[in-house]
Amino acid sequence: MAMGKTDTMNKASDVVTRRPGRPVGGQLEVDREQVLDAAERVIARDGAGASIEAVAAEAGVTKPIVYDRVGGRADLADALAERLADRMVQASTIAITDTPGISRATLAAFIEANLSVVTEHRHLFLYVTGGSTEQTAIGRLKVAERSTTPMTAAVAVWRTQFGQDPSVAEAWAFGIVGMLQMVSMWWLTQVGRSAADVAGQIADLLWHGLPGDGPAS
Amino acid sequence: MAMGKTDTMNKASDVVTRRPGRPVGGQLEVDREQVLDAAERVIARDGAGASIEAVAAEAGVTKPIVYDRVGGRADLADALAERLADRMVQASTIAITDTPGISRATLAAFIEANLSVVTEHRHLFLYVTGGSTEQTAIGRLKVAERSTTPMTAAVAVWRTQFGQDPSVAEAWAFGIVGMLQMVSMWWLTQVGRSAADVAGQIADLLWHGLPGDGPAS
DNA sequence: GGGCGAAAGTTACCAGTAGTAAGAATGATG
DNA sequence: CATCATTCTTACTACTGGTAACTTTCGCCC
Repeated sequence: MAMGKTDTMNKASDVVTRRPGRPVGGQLEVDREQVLDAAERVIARDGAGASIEAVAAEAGVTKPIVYDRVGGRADLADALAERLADRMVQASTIAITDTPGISRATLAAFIEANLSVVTEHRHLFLYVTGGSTEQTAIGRLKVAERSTTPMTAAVAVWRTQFGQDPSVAEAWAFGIVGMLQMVSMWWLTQVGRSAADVAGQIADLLWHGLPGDGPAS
Repeated sequence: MAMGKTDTMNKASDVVTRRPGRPVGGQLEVDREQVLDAAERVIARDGAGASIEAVAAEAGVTKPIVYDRVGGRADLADALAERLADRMVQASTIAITDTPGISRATLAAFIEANLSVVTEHRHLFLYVTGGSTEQTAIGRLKVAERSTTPMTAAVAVWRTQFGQDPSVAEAWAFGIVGMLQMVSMWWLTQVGRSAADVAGQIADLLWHGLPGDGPAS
């Protein structure tokens, strides 16, 4: 059922020149996930300026299908942002679970894991953080939110454990995510700078604070 | 010379219905600064989705003039970003010069000054940080750079003073600017949250680091 | 089995926008 | 006085996000 065509790959080579009406296969052809996959592919290939039409072509369908499956451009960016954020959370979690407690070293591993995801999905990162004018700058908050939600919880728990005020957690989480995003973008423009070095520097800042471990005021 | 018209205000009421050719006044009509002023006005009024044509209309000229004076959309965003960054640096500097040394209180004042500039120029902030797809995400780096340059220097000097490695300065500056940008954006969506509170929380993070002043690892 | 509405596509179109080429009027120069 | 350079407006192109209209097939009911 629904396996009418013989090719299992959903690449752009699906130039089947479909006729207008309801497809003869009876069922649908591509679902939301496949459209998102196609979007990631075309962004990785053509850069962050990918158009909806290009995504549709890559998915082997037409524009209205994209709008039906994932919604408009903002929804597409949101969905891709969630995917990217999930990948970051996952990579960070893996990098962190090595050591049980929280320490500066854990923090550095966390940051470096984020940087590595960014390099892996360079264009996608620029796409979702770039946005497309209008209120999509606000849309970047949704990217952030996906990352901040677990972080907020972690920070709140951690602070409570040590008898400190947990109400700072949300602001801190957004701040940290913003710091990571900007450092990532900056780092993308730096050639030959080690990710571990940058991660270590940022970890120092986040762990010891601006005065460092030396002369506090 | 060149004061042909009688009105000194360069508002949108300049619907002079100019004729095609070279203007009779002999000289030019509006320069780069006036176009940028018009752009700020139209963004403040109509939001971050302002078009080049709207800017041209507000400046009382036509599109090609805008392209001649400031360049394309990316250049416009860059120029406005520099203006905004300068205002932030200025406001921060003023807020800081009250107290001579650097302390957590100074830091909080610095952050709060930034937040206040953001609220004053809400739409402009969203315009320059929003960008317009493509590599304009990178363009946000230029916004940041304008802010980071003095900050980098300050951090480097400060670290050197205390015998610490100043090479972290650049990464730190970008990180801090990113943190501020994200916190600002998040704060814009929060109603009834005091700027001073948020500034204090972020200052705590940046000054004492994640472990707070209590239980370091 | 034939008609008929719902479903699921594609095509064709609209509105808006960044950016540019072409044209028109004026000043400057020989 | 004629010609060229300047400086603007108009008119246009290319493209994009988004949607309406049309087309074909499926499923159902009688």
